[in-house]
Amino acid sequence: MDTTHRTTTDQQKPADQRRRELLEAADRVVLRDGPQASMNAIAAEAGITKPILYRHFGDKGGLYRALATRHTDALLAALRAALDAPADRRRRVESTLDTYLASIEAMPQVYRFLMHPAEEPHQSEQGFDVGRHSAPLLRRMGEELGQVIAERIDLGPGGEAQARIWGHGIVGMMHAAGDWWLGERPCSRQELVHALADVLWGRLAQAQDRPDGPGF
Amino acid sequence: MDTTHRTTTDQQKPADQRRRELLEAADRVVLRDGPQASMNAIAAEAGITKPILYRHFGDKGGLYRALATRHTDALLAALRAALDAPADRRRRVESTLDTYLASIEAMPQVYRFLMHPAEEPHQSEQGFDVGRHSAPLLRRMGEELGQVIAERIDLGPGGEAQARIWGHGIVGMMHAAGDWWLGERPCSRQELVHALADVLWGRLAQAQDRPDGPGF
DNA sequence: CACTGCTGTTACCGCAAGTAACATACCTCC
DNA sequence: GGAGGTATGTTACTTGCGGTAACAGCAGTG
Repeated sequence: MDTTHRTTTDQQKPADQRRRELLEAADRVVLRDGPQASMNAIAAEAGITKPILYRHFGDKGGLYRALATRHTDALLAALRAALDAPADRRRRVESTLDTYLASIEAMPQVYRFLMHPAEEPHQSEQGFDVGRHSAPLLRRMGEELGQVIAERIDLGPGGEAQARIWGHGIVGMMHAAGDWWLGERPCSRQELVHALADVLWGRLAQAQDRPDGPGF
Repeated sequence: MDTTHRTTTDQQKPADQRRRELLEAADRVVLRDGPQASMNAIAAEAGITKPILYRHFGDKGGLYRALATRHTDALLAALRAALDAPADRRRRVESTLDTYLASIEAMPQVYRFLMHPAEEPHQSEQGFDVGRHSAPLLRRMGEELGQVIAERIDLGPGGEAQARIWGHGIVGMMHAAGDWWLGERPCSRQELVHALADVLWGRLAQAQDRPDGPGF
């Protein structure tokens, strides 16, 4: 036996390469047809047939997870870079927001796919699994931002919990505003970035009520 | 002829009633099986067969849209009430956040369904239709909040645009934080509400850097 | 040579969306 | 009272997708 050794030396390289090729083909199809791309279409694009896809990725969810992980990793790397740039806090926040928005603006199809992954019907009785629908990308971004906040900002006792909440909340704000902006394009990217940073800087709390209204 | 008159007097009432019955049956199934409930299952629950559902709602997307509209309207009404309560701004923000979180906490299945509606493949060539995946509920909440902010708070020139951005952003923050919280339950609802209101009140901007880190 | 493990295929199953085509009751108008 | 339109309901079908046998060729190894 010792198949492990042999496979790692002889077969693993071509297998991994094949897997990458399949992922790239899947990428092309998903970018063209959207997340509802069929396994048949992906297999055809790769020049093969369905069962091979299933041998490599298990099921459709597996393939989509592999695809999503690639893109998510790339986006997270870009965001980390913006978050680590040497500048004051406001600039860094704006730069991170802008990096995110520029990414989704440049590749809306990828973005759409990442936010809407796989939908495995999967009737495994996991009871209340609320939250699975939200893309893993959002969770990962939220966790990372929460960690960054907890590491760098002094929030006193209970600060880690607060930081995680803020991480998820701020990421959600970025996501929802970006999603809406990408669909309607009501303003420039700069304006959007500025407005979002403003709300994080407390302008909602500081602004005056309108003279005639009851205030917000 | 004059079928219009007849239908409005004789047929419309039973037709509407039937439609409501069908929607309630669909509701039960969706709440039990999740958004992937099949049309057959819904028809069976209603005691009829598939084609009737299609005559009433067109396609699965139509049924799901009708269902979503009902729940969305209910949630929006609750939020409007919280937003209109007589209290200072901070209290009102907290009360609105709490209303939302209490709702999704009380009916996670409904929430899950609303955030993940129907997935109509719909290959109509609408080009970049990014953003459709995000539930209409989020858009409606964002628009309404933006309007409320624009009405009640004086943001100077360009304030309406800013208010809309804030509306969608804040709703997104609420949604993402709530989604994460509902899945992991890392803290009490009160704590979550407080932390989210805090970030809107600029605590992220005001907090001190940790002594050893480069700050956020 | 037989054996193992990988690649690939065709052909099938099950299931869900959606659609005829047909049957039946009611109500209206002549 | 009979003709016709309209809503109600049915069974039976098509299409398409996810997923799975079952089988076939082709390497390297004892």
